Amino acid sequence: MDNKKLAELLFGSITKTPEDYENMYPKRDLKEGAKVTRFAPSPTGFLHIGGLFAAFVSHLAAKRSGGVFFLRIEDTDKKREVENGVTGIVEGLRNFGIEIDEGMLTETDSIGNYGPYTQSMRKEIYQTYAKSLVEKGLAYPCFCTAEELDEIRKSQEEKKQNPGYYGEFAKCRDLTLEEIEEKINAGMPYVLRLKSPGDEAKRISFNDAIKGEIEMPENVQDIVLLKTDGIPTYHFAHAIDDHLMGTTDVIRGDEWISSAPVHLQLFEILGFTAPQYAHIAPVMKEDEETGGKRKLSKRKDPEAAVTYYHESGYPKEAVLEYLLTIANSNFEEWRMANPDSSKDEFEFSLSNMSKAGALFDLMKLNDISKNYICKLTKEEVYDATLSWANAANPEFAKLLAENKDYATSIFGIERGNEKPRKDIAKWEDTIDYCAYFFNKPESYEWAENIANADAIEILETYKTVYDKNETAEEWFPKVRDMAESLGYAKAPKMYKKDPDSFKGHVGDVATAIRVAVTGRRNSPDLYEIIQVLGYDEFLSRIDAAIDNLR
RNA sequence: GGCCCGUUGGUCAAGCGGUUAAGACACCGCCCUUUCACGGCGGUAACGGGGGUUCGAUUCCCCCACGGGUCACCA
Repeated sequence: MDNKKLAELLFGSITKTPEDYENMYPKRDLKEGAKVTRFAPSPTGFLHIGGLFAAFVSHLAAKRSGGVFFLRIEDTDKKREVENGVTGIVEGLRNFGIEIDEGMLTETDSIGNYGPYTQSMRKEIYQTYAKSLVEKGLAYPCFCTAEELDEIRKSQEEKKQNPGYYGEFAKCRDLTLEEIEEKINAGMPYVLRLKSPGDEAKRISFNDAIKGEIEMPENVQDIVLLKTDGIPTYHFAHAIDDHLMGTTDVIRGDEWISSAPVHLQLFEILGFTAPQYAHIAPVMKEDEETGGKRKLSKRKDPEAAVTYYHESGYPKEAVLEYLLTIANSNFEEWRMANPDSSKDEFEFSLSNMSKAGALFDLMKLNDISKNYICKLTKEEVYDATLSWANAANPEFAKLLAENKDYATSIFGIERGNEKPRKDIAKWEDTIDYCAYFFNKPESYEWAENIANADAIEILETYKTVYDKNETAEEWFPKVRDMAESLGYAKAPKMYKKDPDSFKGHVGDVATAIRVAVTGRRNSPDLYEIIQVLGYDEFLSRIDAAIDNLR
């Protein structure tokens, strides 16, 4: 077989050589040890939390080493493609603060010198390398139809042989040049297959940055390199792209481990040095049906999509910190020791990553998020809430925008104390948090142990006792005195000791006022709430509450 | 089924031959307290099973079980 001739027959229009591309994409000028990583999703428009996790980890690894992080779009499967699919990915990353050094910026624009960063635009590159493989006798055209392949597989299954296109089953391996020419002239479609030099009996091993040493049988499958339409499969594109783009560390989901032998073989026969692989475990979810774990599913779990976090209003810092705790569990410890440091100062390491998939824990995310939000200033909370609401809840956004000072002072309640409240885990929570400030209570959670008549008495009296000029320090003692004068214990402990001598205790009195003002039995500091509400509003709420009690 | 990977409390997880087997979230109790939250203190709760190796195994080896992944002209 004249491989040269076959190569010309198959790729006559290709004039460049691999060397041309090697020259077009020179090595990056980076310092020793700098990592080049990438995120390479399909343009489905959907960014999975697992994808964000992988991108985040890759980004971190690159940044920590003073390297480069880029975004490549793997659009080699036209069936999966979605209109404007790149935008969803790019926005998803941007919303969580993951900035790229190179790669796709929008559907069509990109930055960087190692492009194109969209695989559909690199067809000629792949074909050039494919041609060189044919020339070396390492690839050949295969005319088998889907039906034929199916038959092969079925018979293999019956005979309990390993399924696939390899060795003796690779019918098209031994086609003569004449036969090939004939089929091509007859217009038969074909794919280009790897002529795998692998040996079933041999094993290869590689060191995964996360999983450690992995040993597997060599690849013997004549996998498809170029599909019928001339577009490469993932495997082939991965080898070419990551070589040309200078990726040093391929960080990807561990569902790829099983094809690592294929990839290693490809790098080998192409004469490329293989990247360092790091296979990360998927983000899991508890499955109610089976009680087990399963991957977070795009269809079943709303929290699988990163848009969920953005739309609920989780601050990106909180999501990232949560992801960091999953990635490197010692981050939590570090965070406790360095409560005010930026998470970027944490020394992330790939080898500290868990080998097994972590269950996604919304509770933990909430906790991290609350801790983050409780440290913000009221202005920061206002700004973040507003920008969240602008996209997610225009009505609420309008309310906030029109009442900036008022809203800001609401967020300022008990903020900045040494023990700040942790009411807000996500900006969505602010709607309820603010609710009674913008609207008078529609209903009241009156306490059962205080009769309406007594509550009225408390409120009527309090109206006359409250002084709009009193300080926080003066405020509560006055409530206490009033409680006593109305027959309530000054302190809960007094009441507990001798319940028969009192109508209740000062807590009951405060609760009555609280419910009158907010409608709820639970709220932040009452004094501050009344301050924010203003004296007139306070009075009118007391009156409305009295009406409600009557 | 073959080939890989994994398995410490409800969850995330330290541990890397000798520990009272950390810590965080969640849960429960107590304290603080005008409610709620916060905070403080305390508590329940774990090495999948069986064989080895060893003076000694959560840790090393083997087998099994379970869970996950993969076996496409999808990534």
